[in-house]
Amino acid sequence: MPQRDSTRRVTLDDVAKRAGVHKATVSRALDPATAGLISDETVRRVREAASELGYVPNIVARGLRKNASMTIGVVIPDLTNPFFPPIVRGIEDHLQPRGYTALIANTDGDDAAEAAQFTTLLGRRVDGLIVATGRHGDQPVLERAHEAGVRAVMLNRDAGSLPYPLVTGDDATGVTAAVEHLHELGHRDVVHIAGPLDLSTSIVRADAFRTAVAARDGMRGSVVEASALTVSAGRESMEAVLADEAPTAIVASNDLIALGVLRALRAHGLECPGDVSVVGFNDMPFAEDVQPPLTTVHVPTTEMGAEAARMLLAQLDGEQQDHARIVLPVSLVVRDSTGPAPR
Amino acid sequence: MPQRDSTRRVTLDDVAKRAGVHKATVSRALDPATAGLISDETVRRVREAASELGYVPNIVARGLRKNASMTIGVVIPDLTNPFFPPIVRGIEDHLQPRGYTALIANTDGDDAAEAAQFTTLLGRRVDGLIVATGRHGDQPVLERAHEAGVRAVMLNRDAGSLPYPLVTGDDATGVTAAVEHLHELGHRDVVHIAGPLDLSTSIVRADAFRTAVAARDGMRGSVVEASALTVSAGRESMEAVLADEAPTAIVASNDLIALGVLRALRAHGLECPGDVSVVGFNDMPFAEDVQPPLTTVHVPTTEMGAEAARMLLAQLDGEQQDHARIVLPVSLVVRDSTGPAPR
DNA sequence: TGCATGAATGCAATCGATTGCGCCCGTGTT
DNA sequence: AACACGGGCGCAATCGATTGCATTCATGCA
Repeated sequence: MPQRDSTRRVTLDDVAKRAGVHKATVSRALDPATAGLISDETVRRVREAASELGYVPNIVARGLRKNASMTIGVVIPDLTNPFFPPIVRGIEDHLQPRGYTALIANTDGDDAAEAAQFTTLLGRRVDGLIVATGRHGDQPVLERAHEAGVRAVMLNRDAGSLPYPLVTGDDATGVTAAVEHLHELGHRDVVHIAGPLDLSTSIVRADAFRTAVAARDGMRGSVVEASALTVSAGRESMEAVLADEAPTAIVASNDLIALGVLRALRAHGLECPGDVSVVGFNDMPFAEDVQPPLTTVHVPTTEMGAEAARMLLAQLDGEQQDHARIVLPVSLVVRDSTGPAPR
Repeated sequence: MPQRDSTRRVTLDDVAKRAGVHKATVSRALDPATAGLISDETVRRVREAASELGYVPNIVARGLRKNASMTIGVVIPDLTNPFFPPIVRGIEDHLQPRGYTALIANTDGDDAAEAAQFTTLLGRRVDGLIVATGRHGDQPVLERAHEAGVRAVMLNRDAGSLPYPLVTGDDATGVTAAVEHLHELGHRDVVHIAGPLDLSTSIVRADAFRTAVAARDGMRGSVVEASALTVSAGRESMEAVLADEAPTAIVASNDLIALGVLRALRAHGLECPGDVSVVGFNDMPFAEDVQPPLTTVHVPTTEMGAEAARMLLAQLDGEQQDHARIVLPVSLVVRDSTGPAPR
């Protein structure tokens, strides 16, 4: 018969009774760091009792006492954006073997939602935060975090004046490689469809685009700002571009925008890459399966997540890393969405 | 100057001191359910003190006392499988406003990993589990959960003899619609590339495929088992099929396998849908952007997640729902990967 | 005036672990 | 034989909340 109270689980005291010792002894016997204080014989008995009862320590209670919840908040805009799952897995796979658990919070780019999620995370006493929402400028939540003394690592966005370290891909180099690739293919009129320019990565990529174009012979480039990093926003921006310009190539701020561009081209009866070449950014999963297989800048998302987790835990261990900046290398992967410029 | 101990946060006692009352009074004043016990004036003072101090209740401590962690474990094979992020968001979006938080656990289809993740979740005293790993047959972890008295809801897999309720899409109807669609297009030789046949959904879909084919005039169908629900496994299976059969259409057990099929076709210089039509399953994000846009069975993944979360919370509220079965409707969405059978 | 009543609040136990401190006892030293 | 020492454990406080029960005090009623 199952226990009356279905949520009743085995506790230290249960193990202690069975082993005939005090629960303090059980606690010490089961912790490798303190097991040395206890006689071998007792340790053996305790271990045996614990495994017979199927004892699993209550991390929550331990956290209360130790003032460490062993949880990390991961703040992202939207898990269904294909950019994020690999990052989250990179984070989780690093945390799991170290006893930490990730709490995922989706903000949908909404200030109110972000604030609510942050309050939830505070209530759960997260030991640290990995923040991957790309907002630039005002960062009320980040400031709240800083005031509350919460450790954090930024992922793919800078922290403004806050001293939080940052893990990011080498956006500028990636954009430059894309422009260079298009230049070699003979493209001279290129448009960059940027993400919203209040995102730090959008700004970096747009700036890099302008610089790269200016540095190349006879190249002309303009920048259009999309309203969001989504397929539909990309499509709308591309429709606008087609209405008054005739670029032979597009550099999109991310792959979703690139997909929107491709849809707009199809709708206008234009060929890719025959009429217009398109370069994406991020190399999201299945970028090679789209129509046509997307030339894009590969970003090591899983590694970024793992690195952010690594840095955060190092910070929790007391490592000083104010304003640290980890830039991971990116690489252009050429597939079928880019081709020679039409004459 | 920030507090010395950076992790020190505002507690009930802090609020109590500032409001000049006992912490018990603060606790009651802040809980709408018990605020009626306290005088209006005191409630006002307490609320004011709490907000001045930026008090956020410690959910962990509360959970310890109330024996409810307010967390739900979500067990999936792999978050980077595009099928799962929408499910997880459906779950999280339902949980968040109700004060619950999801703990995501990836098992990678690995028994040892699954067991380890389960122990972690037990240690964190999850109030319930949503299990979406499709394993069939032995389910040691599920049985452990059942023994430990953990409530659970299955998602897209059955629970075998365990009484856990199940939320799933209407797989049989979806497969039947796919076969019907191909039949109408004139296809007579069809192969079903099934997922591993120890997954309950794979079995259901394969059975439905056989039944649907048998029911249609002159149709011949065979079933091939892929080693995993992945692009590469799908590709390998399709290579094998091409080596000794000549079907005009493929029904894939999910979209990833369908992508693998498409890659194999391309590698063999075959056109889709000119030479071979392909139907996927799940309508994963961006299925419409692949090459060619994929005809597939749309499954309401977000709703499935939300429904599973709803059922789990209802169960935690004491609702009896042994062996309940919620089947959500699916629909065939026809895009460009299917066309008339070649003659 | 005396006492029952009930509203408002305080006290202290409790949830499950960790940990500083002190007790007990066996051993070694002188 | 007396005592210091230290290994092995137990006691009890603690983390931050919740909650049954006790207490206080004002009010109403006889």
